[in-house]
Amino acid sequence: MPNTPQAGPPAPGARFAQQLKKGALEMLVLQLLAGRPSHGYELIQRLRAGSGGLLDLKEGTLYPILYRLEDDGCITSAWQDLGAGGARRTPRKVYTITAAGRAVLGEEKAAWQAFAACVNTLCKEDAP
Amino acid sequence: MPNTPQAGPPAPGARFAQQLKKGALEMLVLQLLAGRPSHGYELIQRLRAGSGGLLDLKEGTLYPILYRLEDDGCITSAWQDLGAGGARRTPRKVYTITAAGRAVLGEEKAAWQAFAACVNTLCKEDAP
DNA sequence: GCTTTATATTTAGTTATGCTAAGTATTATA
DNA sequence: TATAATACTTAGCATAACTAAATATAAAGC
Repeated sequence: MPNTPQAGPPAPGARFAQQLKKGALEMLVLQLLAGRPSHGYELIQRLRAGSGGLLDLKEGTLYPILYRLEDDGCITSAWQDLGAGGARRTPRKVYTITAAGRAVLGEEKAAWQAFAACVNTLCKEDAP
Repeated sequence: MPNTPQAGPPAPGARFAQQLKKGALEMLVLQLLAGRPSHGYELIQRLRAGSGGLLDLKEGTLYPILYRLEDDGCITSAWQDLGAGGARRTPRKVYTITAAGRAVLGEEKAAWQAFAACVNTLCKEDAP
């Protein structure tokens, strides 16, 4: 296996962008599901498309978020009915936001806005 | 020791706000030091005041960030000269941002703005 | 029929980073 | 000489995103 791309630590910029996601991803998944129910794979595509490629989640990132949200009662899941004679597809689990999930989403959006406003303020003003 | 306040897991809202900080704190510390050099304890106060209390770091949170930034060459540190006959204080280490640190800060601010814009867009539009 | 590709879910193990909590040390004040 | 305020250090934990691989079905090409 010649020329294996050197693993090493990620570039500073990449590591920073990665850390920024923490916490916000959960809110964004809830936000997408508030629009309409989706299965996991579709959520990855919607997130990638809706963010201009900035949020390109791997399965190993998204599914644990979904399981956590389901454990917390924020979403429910159901295996999609594949129908009897219709066009068959690989089985997929469809996630739907609950009333509790919508409440949590509201809180998280408020917290996000407060946090973002705070960061933007600190980034603009001169050394207080 | 009666009535020890039950530790338990933090409230959902608290956990969310906590996670949001990840990654952004490093940028904010650099931003404060870009304004003027400070020692650790002062940075905690500046952050708390500048954020309206939202960012209330413990020493155990800030100092590891400073050590990391120094290891990366983004800041330098020097024990403050306490002077010979002046008003004596407890020894303090003053941190100063480097040219490399200013460059990193610029990248991180750009990454933050891109990320925040992306999140805000996703939070507004209807299910794409 | 067999292989490849795209779709789709699951899970094991690693890493990064903020947290709690405690310890060390100096100076000023009572 | 206690006590509090200041100031830095460090050990160990929790969370959450990451890498990477395993599993499985259906469609398309040969």
